[in-house]
Amino acid sequence: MEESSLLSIKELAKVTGITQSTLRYYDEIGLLSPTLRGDNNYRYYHPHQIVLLNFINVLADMGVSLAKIKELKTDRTPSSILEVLRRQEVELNRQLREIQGAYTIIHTFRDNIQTGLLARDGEISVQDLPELPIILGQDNDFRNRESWYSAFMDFYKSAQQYRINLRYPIGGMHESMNDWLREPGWPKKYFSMDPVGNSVRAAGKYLVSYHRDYYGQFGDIPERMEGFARENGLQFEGPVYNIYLHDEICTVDPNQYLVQITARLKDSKRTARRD
Amino acid sequence: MEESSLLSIKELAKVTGITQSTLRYYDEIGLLSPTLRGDNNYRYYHPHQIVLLNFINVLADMGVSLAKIKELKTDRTPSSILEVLRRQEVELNRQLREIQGAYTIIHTFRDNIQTGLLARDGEISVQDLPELPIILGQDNDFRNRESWYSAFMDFYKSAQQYRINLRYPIGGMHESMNDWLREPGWPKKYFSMDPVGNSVRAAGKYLVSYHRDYYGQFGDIPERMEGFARENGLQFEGPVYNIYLHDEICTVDPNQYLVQITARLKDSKRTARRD
DNA sequence: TTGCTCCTCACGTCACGTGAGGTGGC
DNA sequence: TTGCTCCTCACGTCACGTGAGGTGGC
Repeated sequence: MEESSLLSIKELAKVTGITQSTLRYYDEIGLLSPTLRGDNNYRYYHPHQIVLLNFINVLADMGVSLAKIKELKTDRTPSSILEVLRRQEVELNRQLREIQGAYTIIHTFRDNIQTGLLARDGEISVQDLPELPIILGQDNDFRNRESWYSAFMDFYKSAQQYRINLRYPIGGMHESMNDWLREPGWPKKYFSMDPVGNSVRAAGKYLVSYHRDYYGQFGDIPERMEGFARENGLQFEGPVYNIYLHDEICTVDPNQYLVQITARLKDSKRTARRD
Repeated sequence: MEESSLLSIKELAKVTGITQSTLRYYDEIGLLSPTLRGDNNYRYYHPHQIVLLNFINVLADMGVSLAKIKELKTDRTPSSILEVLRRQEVELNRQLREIQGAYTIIHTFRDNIQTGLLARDGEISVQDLPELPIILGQDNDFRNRESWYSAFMDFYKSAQQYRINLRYPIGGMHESMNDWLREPGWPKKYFSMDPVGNSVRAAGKYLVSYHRDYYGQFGDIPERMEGFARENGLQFEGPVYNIYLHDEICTVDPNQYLVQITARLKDSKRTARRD
């Protein structure tokens, strides 16, 4: 084989898309060395090495370490490579699920923030909400009330046990409007907005309101919601869910957090129709 | 806020799954610093930082650099974060496609190697093959015949132009059995086994054979295939495809590469039925 | 005194990228 | 002489991990 049919480092780099720097590094660590060194000490590669380099690249891109690839290469056999590819298929499936998970997390946050951007502070309205899957935590322990953080922390700590994904936005649930009015800062349970959901915020009519304030602070919203219900002949029935659409993640000023309050309403018309 | 409701570095590490070392690093680069340093110089974190840390982790896991996250955090607003999340959704879609691409590449290699493991060297048989999508390169230039590498290299070089994915296994096509018999080492075209496929190896009856040798060497397989056809009243019609099931990727000894030859047969019965 | 948690500082790691300074053939 | 490709060597980078040696309260 004459040098004329070999590739210079530049040609190999161009044809495979691997940089010259990376090729020199691969040579240095003994992962892929040129078949020949010219009189001028230039590296010359055999065209077959394109195939090998492309395969190395496939594995490297998937996150296999160069040490592992090198080890694999030294005593490769069809069955050893087959075994690696089998494992990599499993690994790719894992990565796929991870990315899909990241996607739903991102999407949930995006949805929340966007809803917050469209909301008017202090607005109160009746809305027909679709079912929202959530994962409910355990009942909060209210005995130690020196700080609400203890309950919040308990939720985070127990979450690991119950495999609750804490990367989703977190919300608070009160069992009834009366409970929320009595102790607005003390939710009965916290929940994660994980779409896997062991529970749901049921579909139906809700009195929805938005308020900009620090955690657990609701200003005059409670009275105003009650007033709105009285004036419009609405009755509360079922839980109240609070979701911080804008929190420390997208807001610097702690007094500008935006909470969405959704209080379940008795849906007289619909139950009437159904009965 | 008393220290009692703050978290030690150990507690924060446990609740978020981030190592203490990483938390100290985040403090060092100013990405996430504790709200308080104790008299003993211990780091104490506010429970809210769990939320922020989890969000940082979501972005970091997706490949956003810590510098970018820090920059993002310093002047975060709902709309700036929204914009980032929008871009990240696009990025995740890209990653998803990439992983799916890697999956089909891995799968194609695995299929080839496995087929090779089940094949018996020198075996000749008639097989009904399903359609196989491929991407065909241009006609090889046979004028410069001092080395077949030049044609091989031309394929690789032109591939970039035509956006042929070279990470898939590569095969060679001859236009007819006669062409292959005349010049077995000089395929008319090379092809990539990319399932996207601008072409196909058509479904139908093929005379299939396996041979273990160096590239372009076929031993007595050509005569034996002809003999087999003669004895069994078979007629060749259409192209011959050669695929190296075992090549340098999984074989150290270059004389042990395993080629699969698939030569299209005239399918008299089927055409008779169809006419 | 022993255990435990925490601290800082320095150095290592992985897979390269980026010059700086030099060569060698047209 | 100028341009071009290639070389080696040293150092930087990113996001940490890993000790080593020390503190401070029960």
